[in-house]
Amino acid sequence: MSEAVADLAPATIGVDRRAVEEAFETGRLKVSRPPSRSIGDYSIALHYLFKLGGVDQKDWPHAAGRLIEALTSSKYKDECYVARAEFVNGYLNLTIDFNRLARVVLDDVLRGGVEERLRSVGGGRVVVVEHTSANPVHPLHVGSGRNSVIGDTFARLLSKLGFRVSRRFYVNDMGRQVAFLVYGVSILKEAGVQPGGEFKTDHWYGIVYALTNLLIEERRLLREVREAEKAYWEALARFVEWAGREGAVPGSALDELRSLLAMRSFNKSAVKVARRLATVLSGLEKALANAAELKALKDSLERYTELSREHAKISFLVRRLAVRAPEVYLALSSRILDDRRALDDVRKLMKRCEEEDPATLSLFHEVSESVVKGFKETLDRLNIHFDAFDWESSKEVLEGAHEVVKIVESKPFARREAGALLVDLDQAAEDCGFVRELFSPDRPGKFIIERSDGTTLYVTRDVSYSVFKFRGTGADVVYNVIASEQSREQKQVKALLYLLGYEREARNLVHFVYELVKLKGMRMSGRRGVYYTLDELVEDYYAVVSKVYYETGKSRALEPAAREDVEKTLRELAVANARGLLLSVEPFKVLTFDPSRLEEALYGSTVLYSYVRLQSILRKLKGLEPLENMERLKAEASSLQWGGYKPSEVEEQILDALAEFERVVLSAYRELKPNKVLEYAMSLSNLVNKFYESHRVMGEPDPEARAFREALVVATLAVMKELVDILGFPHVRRI
RNA sequence: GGGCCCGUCGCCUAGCUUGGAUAGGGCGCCGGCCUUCGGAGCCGGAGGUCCCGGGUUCAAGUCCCGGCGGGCCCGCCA
Repeated sequence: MSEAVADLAPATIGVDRRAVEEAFETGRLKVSRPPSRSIGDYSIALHYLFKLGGVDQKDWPHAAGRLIEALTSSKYKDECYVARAEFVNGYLNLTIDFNRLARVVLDDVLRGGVEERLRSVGGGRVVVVEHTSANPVHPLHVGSGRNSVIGDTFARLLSKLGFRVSRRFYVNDMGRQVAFLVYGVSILKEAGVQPGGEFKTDHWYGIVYALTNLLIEERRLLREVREAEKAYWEALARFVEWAGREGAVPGSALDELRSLLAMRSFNKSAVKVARRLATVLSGLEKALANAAELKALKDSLERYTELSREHAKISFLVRRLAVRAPEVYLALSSRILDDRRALDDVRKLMKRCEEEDPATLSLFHEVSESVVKGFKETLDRLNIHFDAFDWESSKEVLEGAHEVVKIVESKPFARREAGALLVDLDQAAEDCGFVRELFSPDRPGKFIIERSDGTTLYVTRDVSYSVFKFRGTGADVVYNVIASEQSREQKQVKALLYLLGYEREARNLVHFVYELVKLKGMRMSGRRGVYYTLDELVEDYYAVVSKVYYETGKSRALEPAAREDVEKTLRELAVANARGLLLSVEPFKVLTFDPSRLEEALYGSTVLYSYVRLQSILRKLKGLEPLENMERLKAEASSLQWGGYKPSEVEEQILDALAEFERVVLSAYRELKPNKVLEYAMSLSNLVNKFYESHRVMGEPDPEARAFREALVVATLAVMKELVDILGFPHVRRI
């Protein structure tokens, strides 16, 4: 179309051909959608052309008339399937001959043209997608679930585009978090408490991890509360003494303060006294405005109140978990008595781990592996699979990390500070544009890659792992699906790679940023054992989907034998809905949702239901199982003829949508927005539902209409199948 | 203090890269249809200062500048 305008504009509007082409290339001119279908199918805003050609506004209609005249009498009328062209205040509106367009669009899908073009994008090149990579200390929650779904969908998209995709999970089995878990586990081992029990392994470890953290924190707070309590009694005693001496406080208030102070011997009433005291003191506020004595008492009172409130909160969380796993609680709470000693033990563990002590490493590895086993079950259920789990504690990564240190040591941008090896990127940036631009407009800053005790840090190991991801797999591009909070670390890795001479790798390491998940009415924290797990999400969706299913009354004809199939299908719908929800928002936007309102986000159901409808049409029409016979269906459909059949409005919209498929997939890939595929699948599904409501295929008397619809349904199903593949939804056949 | 990201009906979201007409869709709400090619469907309705203020332009949700609000990051943590 743009070519047609470029060709015809010189003679009709008086604009140079080259200028028009340029306008299309730069986007000053473009073919777009008019606001309403009744206006036309496509439109081009000609204002810019008129301006270029110096056409006065009152002459617009004439010039446009000449353009339309030329357009409709040229070869372009046919080539662009123009049925009608009109000019309305500045816009050239085009109506498309869908009968002719249909042939092209449908054949493109049915004969595999679209598929082939998409596959040629990757052309067999290897890419790595690292995703999920959650710390193996508690089950995957919906936050990590978002990472998994985005990562897996993107990986599926890449493989549709002809890339050879290696999906990798980086297991962070070193470091503080795992050390806490290992500490808890070792206590339980001594106490003879077995892992798992009635819990899924990762859920059990999650409780152990949280309880270990919480108990240590609780002991610390208890200690601090006691100190604060002592301090405030003393402050009160001093205040009373002072007030009595100075007579600064009315007698009645002083009496009350004295009686409160007397309560000290009844140890337990400290909280009540504090509350009462606060009221009495606020009554004295005016009279004693700036007295230092009052302020001192108030401060110590405040500190006590705050600490005891915090302590109560932690105790509540401890009790919550204690009820769920009593034997774990009993064992841990009887052994974790002093927070300082416990922390010291954890530190020792961590140190031994970082020093790469074999026995400690294997203990860490063993615990992580159990948790990862739970991850795998969760992810398998969601159709998410990996080509490899790469361990941070592996020889490759650790040796590589030491190698990195050794090389960096001799570089001018590195120096020792108090024994630790520091990388000064500010300095490196001075003569490295890559690093400068990477952080711009921020300053690159500095960071440590080796502690003074000779152990490496997370970033160091990540650099080593990045090298492995490229060199070990032969990848051209590596995508790291990692939360936005790690942006800085990711830049540091890229910068260091570049500075170490891995320039290609640095340029082709893509941080695929996604934002966190927030729940209405819950602040998730793995350390405190407060989270909404991915397993629960699927379970909750299962409940929602079952409710909808059984409420429609469809179940009444259900025979016992069919029951199992139904359960399976409902599970599949639950999976699709969970994936749909987590994919529904653009990756770099915070995803907020309310777990009690899952029934409002049924993307999976909507898409799969339309998918099933298309299948059922063809199953009935052709007497075969559609998904198993796609090639045959496509071949047959591509030879169908429908003469001059004029598609209905809905049919036109479906054709439009099918023609969009390729563009959508490509932009989802280029813009790192796999959610676009879901968005598109939803709109196609809605169109399918409309079509299904008002059009017959089998019952259609007109053979041309029937032929057209068969071809349309087959092509739509073919596209839907691709979509369901990319989205990782189960290929449901019946609901 | 500095940097990054986000702000569109009650809620969620598309459109912003490349400016173009009446800002598209979903949930929920209200009112009507649906028993089919296997019942999560269809039609209609209400609901919008596109965060605010300037600027550029024939034209701004879109571009530029300045604010405001929310999230995140600036460790010998991971």
